[in-house]
Amino acid sequence: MDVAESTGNLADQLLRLTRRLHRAQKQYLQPLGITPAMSRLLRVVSHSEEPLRMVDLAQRLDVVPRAVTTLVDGLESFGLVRRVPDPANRRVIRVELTAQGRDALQRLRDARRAAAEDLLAPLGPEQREQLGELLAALDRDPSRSC
Amino acid sequence: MDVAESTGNLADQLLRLTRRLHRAQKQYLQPLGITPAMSRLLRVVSHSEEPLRMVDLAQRLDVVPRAVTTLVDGLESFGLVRRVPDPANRRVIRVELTAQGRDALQRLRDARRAAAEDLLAPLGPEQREQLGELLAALDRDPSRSC
DNA sequence: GCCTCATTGTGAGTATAGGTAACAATGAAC
DNA sequence: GTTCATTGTTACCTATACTCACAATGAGGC
Repeated sequence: MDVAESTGNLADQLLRLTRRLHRAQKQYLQPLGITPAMSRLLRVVSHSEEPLRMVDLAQRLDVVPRAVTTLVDGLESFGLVRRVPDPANRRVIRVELTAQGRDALQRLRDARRAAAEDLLAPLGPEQREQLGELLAALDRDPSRSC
Repeated sequence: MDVAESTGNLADQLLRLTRRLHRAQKQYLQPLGITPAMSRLLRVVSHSEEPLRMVDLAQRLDVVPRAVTTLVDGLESFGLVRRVPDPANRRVIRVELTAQGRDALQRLRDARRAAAEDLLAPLGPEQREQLGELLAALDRDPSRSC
């Protein structure tokens, strides 16, 4: 098979997988009442030592700051996160998890793992390890934790 | 490493990849004036022998028929596809590519391949083959061509 | 001090993607 | 020939993320 053609095929497979993962994610998040974008934000918040600023969240989620405002509005209305002012800089708002938010995050992780287990069922342990290595090689910049 | 934990890590990696591919897809489609959803529809149309019905498109794209109406509206306004009535069943509308649509599809394939080449740069030929096999194993149902 | 400029978050509006509910036109089955 | 299923669409809603504009605040030069 021609190199260009095989690259095209790989692109097709990746796009199909992307689509499938997107649908699966929506499925397993639905019962939790959390949207995929909120789920990403919660994970970024939980991965950080200190409460992040809105602008940091935007950078790590790779979206414009305005998008973060909407997401935090939603999560705050659900009681999962809290906006706290920064004493050192009155422009800044920091976002931290509430106790409810930590609970939700745990349920979210469990649901994600169950969904992944289902998706990965066709692969044996050594194939999963292979896949993990390939994905790590593809991901040159692991700083974005979304 | 614990089995559940490694599954969770794989899930994380897959979600990051999903996100990244989604952004990359939007990037390379932008100059073509085609949205990702339109691109999927064009590919499904092009993969079929005969012109498909709206309801077939919905099934292959895994969306509700109503979503197909909007997409075909857009593509038709761009002159890339054409709605044709079905003589055998007057409820049915079939969607076929125009000559412009075939051109667009070719540019789209080229752009996708270039983007894939960029994304896959960190992988050598044998790693790409491995990845292709793993993705094929994951994709139990290749009937959905979106 | 004060003037300018950069940073930070958000209101207002838009586009894309998709979903539900209701419906008219048509075909199929009894 | 009446009832029921299929097909596409009108009308509306949600989620995601964008641009633009703007007010509040901080930082630097003078």
